[in-house]
Amino acid sequence: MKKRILISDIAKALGISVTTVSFILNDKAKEKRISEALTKRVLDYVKKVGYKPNELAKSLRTGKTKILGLIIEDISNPFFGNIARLIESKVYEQGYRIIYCSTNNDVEKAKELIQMFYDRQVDGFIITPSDGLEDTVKQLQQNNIPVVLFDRYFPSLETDYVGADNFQGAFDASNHLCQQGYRRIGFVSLYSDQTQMKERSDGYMKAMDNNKQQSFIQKIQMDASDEEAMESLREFICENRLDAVLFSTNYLAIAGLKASKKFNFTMPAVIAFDDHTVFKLVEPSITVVSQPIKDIAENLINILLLRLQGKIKATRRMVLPCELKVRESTKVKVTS
Amino acid sequence: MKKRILISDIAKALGISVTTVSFILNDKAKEKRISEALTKRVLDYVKKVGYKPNELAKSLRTGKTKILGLIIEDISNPFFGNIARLIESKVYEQGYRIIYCSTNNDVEKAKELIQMFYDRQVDGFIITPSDGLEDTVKQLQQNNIPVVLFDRYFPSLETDYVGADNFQGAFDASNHLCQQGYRRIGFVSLYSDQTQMKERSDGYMKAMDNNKQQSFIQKIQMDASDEEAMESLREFICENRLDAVLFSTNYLAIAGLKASKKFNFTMPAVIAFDDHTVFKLVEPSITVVSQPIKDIAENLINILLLRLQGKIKATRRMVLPCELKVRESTKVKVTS
DNA sequence: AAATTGCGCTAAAAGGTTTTATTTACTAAT
DNA sequence: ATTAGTAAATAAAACCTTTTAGCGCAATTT
Repeated sequence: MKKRILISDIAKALGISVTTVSFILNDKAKEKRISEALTKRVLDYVKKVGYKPNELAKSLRTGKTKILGLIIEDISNPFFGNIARLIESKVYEQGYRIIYCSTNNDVEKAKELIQMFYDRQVDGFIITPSDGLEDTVKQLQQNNIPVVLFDRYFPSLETDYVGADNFQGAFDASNHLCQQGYRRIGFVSLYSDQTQMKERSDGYMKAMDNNKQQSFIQKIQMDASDEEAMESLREFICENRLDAVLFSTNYLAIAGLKASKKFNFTMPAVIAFDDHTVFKLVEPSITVVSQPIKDIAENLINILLLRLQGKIKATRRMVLPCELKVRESTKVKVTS
Repeated sequence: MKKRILISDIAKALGISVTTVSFILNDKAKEKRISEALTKRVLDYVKKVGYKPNELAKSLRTGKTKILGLIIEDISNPFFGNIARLIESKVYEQGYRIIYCSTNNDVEKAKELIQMFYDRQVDGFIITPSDGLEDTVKQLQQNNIPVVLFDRYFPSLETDYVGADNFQGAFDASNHLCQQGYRRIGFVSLYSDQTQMKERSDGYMKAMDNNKQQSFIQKIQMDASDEEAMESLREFICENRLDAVLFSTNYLAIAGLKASKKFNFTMPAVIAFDDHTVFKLVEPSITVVSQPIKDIAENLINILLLRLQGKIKATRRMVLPCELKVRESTKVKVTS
């Protein structure tokens, strides 16, 4: 157990002051007019002994921790897992670390987590906000903590936000179904006020209206068990004799597939929002509305970093286009 | 922006010393013989003004950060994602936080990450070690940092470890295939020296030997692209006219399924190591060797926490049983 | 000649805790 | 009346940085 080397050890060894070393290490040599010779001497010595500053002491002094809080819905959902992975490697390059937690859409847990991260003085937040988190986010803003929301936002709150064009995605998907000749097209969503759900729902409705089609909408409880969801879906699809369904999330579509397997009914044409490995492998493969995950992650980080550097003041809302990936589940044309 | 309240503010407000407040807040009132009356007065006041100690200052002083480093292969793989989620919520209850990163099996990245976390003074590590990480782990141990490995370990290094019984899992799976009447049973693995792969391979071989069957083994490069893997698998399965395959990881099995779809060959009987949503939904559904994820997560945390509290000295290696979940892919009996 | 500026560097404060070593005010015992 | 002992609290050091304010001197400007 060798002792950690300190900045004071360096100063002592070189016969100079701690201040000077600190300036040099923080790239302020020029600004503080430290001679080039000394700068080099210090840098060389630091490299030689492999000095690493104590990040805690640094953070205590500067008030910056170089840690970002990531509050997401569920790390085990590949959509969020992938975003997390991309975010993680992006910020890593910039010297930031991520500390994360899943909320599972539980407001109270989310509040607690945010408070906890705040107490730990994270420098900024990336949050998928659950219903009811508006005030908490507002407080963060009032305390001057940068926050970027993603996947959904609060219409009444001016916040940075990055998300997909849910309306267009759902609209295109629904239109595609109409063009393929389907006539009884259902939409499966959640009992939730989250914006992304509302937008997807609106996109579906608009497309139905444009095509002079009926709307069939089924909402599922957010806390419904797998069984309950499957039962609702079976009923919705079978009793309405739907010939196509647009699912507003990947896990709802998966529940649908499970239901069709369990209750042994044939699945109508299907489109899911958000891709998933399952959809490529199932027979027939499932058409999806795919969110630009990489773009979303990159923009989230960019905006957050700009905020941290104080380089932007106006709030930014970025809406990125979705892509319809047509697969087998909607290829069989039904001519009416 | 209201100012944070400090311990000194409390001391001042109550006309006592900072030391006393600190003792009381750290449950040392008894030990330090602070009067009950004062203790209560302080506690009440603290609650009233909602004082939260500055964790950074605390960490700087004590050397403990209450943060654990989680070094994982790939957060976007549901197996690891699920473990991460379970770990996260477990340690959360104990007042610890998780800071994580994915290595994608890249040793250099892993080393860098561990160094970084070490510099940030995490209190302990949970690591899925990639090949070549042995020395780094050893160094951590020498520096008295608790480390628990999982999923795999280093035979030559005494470390705490939690993992599944890979040998038994693979053995049972292979035996099951034999009992179902399959005769040309292949095993797909990775070019890797990781213990879990070796154990699974051994389990398969032992079962083949016991049943007087030939062995067919195909290894894939760890850094192979999806395309390359698919091509190798097609060749392996088709040219050897295999009637059953045991895949040593879930993503290899998925690559197999993709290959069969792409190259349009019928998949033989299949068993995958580690479950995945895909396997329940695909037609036919895939039999899997399922690891006890919850048990693994719980034991990882328990051991790490005990270590952190200095309550154990001997290293612990926990091996937990796997469960064979028989599904359709191996149910159709082939009578020879 | 006096005042200002520039240079190269540094002493000391600040950031907010925990913990060690001590003090103070008593009571009980010699 | 002194000593010893104890209960209750505290002053100050320690943890390791960054940053503010400034020093002493030489050169330049007024």
